[in-house]
Amino acid sequence: MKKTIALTDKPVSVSGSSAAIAQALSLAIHEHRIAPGTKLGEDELGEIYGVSRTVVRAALQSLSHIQLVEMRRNRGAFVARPSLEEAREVFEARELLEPRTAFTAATHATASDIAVLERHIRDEHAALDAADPGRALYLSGLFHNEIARIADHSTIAGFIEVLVARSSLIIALYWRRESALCEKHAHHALVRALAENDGPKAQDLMRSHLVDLHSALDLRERPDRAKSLKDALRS
Amino acid sequence: MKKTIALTDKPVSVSGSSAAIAQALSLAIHEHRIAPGTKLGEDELGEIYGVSRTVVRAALQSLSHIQLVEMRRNRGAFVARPSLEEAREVFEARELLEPRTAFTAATHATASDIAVLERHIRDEHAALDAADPGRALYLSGLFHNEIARIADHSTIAGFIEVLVARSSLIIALYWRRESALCEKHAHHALVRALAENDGPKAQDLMRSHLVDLHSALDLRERPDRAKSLKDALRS
DNA sequence: AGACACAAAATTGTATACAAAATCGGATAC
DNA sequence: GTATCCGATTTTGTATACAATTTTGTGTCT
Repeated sequence: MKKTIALTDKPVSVSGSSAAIAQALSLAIHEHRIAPGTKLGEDELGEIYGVSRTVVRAALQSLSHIQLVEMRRNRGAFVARPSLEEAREVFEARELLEPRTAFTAATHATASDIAVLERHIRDEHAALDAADPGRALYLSGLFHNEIARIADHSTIAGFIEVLVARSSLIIALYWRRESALCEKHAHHALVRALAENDGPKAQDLMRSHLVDLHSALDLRERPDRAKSLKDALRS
Repeated sequence: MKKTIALTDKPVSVSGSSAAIAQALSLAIHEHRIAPGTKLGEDELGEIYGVSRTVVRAALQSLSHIQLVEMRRNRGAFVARPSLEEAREVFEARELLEPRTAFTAATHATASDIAVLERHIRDEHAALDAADPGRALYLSGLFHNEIARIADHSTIAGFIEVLVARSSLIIALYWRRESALCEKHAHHALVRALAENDGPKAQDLMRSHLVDLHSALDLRERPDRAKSLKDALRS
């Protein structure tokens, strides 16, 4: 039963550092190569990356702190499965933090900042063209982090990074297939507002972008998974 | 050179869990029994708490994630020393998050919530009377965390907890002695607004309370510590 | 005396070993 | 056939051992 996790494409450039392993795992989760709920065994990961459990544990603890993985005592680490309530909270928090941050970013943005953002958008489109939606989603998250970085407020940027990370899990769980809406326009318009140093416009675009994202999720109350499973398999 | 840290009064009720050690250390930092910049040696802490370095390391990593301690590779763990810039960021973030949270808390607050808050205020006064300003500061922080908890938004509550924790370090470093202002009134008025479910008033009181706190700090640019040390000892 | 080089000590980083707990499997009882 | 119990296996929690790095102290040279 040596089931391996799909982590082979990024075999960790410099080994040793637990940060590198956390980064690799984080990327795999962001790109939806590892599904929410997946067990992350310490021995398994240690063998994959060629390090001892000590290092793996440090990486998992670091990921559990940003709530990308959940560690249950004596049970192990699992990719987190945010609840509906948590999903709502995450988007509420984003709608509180990010518009303001976009405003600040607009007043700070330099030409090179704009170039970086445009590069992100290009990469994102390339990933979509390459039929790699997971990577596109990851890059889309990076776009938001980059704006926070431009706003030059590392504390809030850190919060946004956590929220974006959890959003990736939420999208994996609650994305509504019907909504085929692509956010190309939103990101592009945002970059334009930033390039023009138009704070209010950037703030407004960010707000509506987040509302769009939020409403593309299916966050309706639904029967508890455990209950429905038990009920479904009883008859 | 077996210098022990002042941690003896809370000798860790349940040993074993690294969370208990992180909690004890966090409390000691909050209460200003350990100063910013203090080295936290792994062996030293392990001996104090009677556990191996493995457990101590986990606790330190957990504290480093919330930026209460800074871990430098191959150098060890130190109680964090937030810079002036970080201090400004923390209070900016608080002024963004907490008024809104107070508003929400006011709409959610029940009688038992109010009772808990009033108990916090009483404890805080008791600590002040007992000439234990460190503990009073800690309880004052708990007051803010409690309001976030009442608002029933665990994600934002988590952020506020981090910000309150860092605020404790900031106050240790930048508190202006001249400002003897005590926040008794602010907290009491806030509780009253919450008890009356007056959201706008709670929001406003929280905002001005944070502004007061912020302005009681000395965040003026001052000569860099390292430079001043080098210069001061040169002549 | 001051600067430099190098060895000794102390401290952190990582791997391994062992203990404790949970999971899995099969056997038994009903 | 279903449920329960109990041992074997696997997995996590913690301690210890060793390697790598930094820090400290000493001696030498200028």
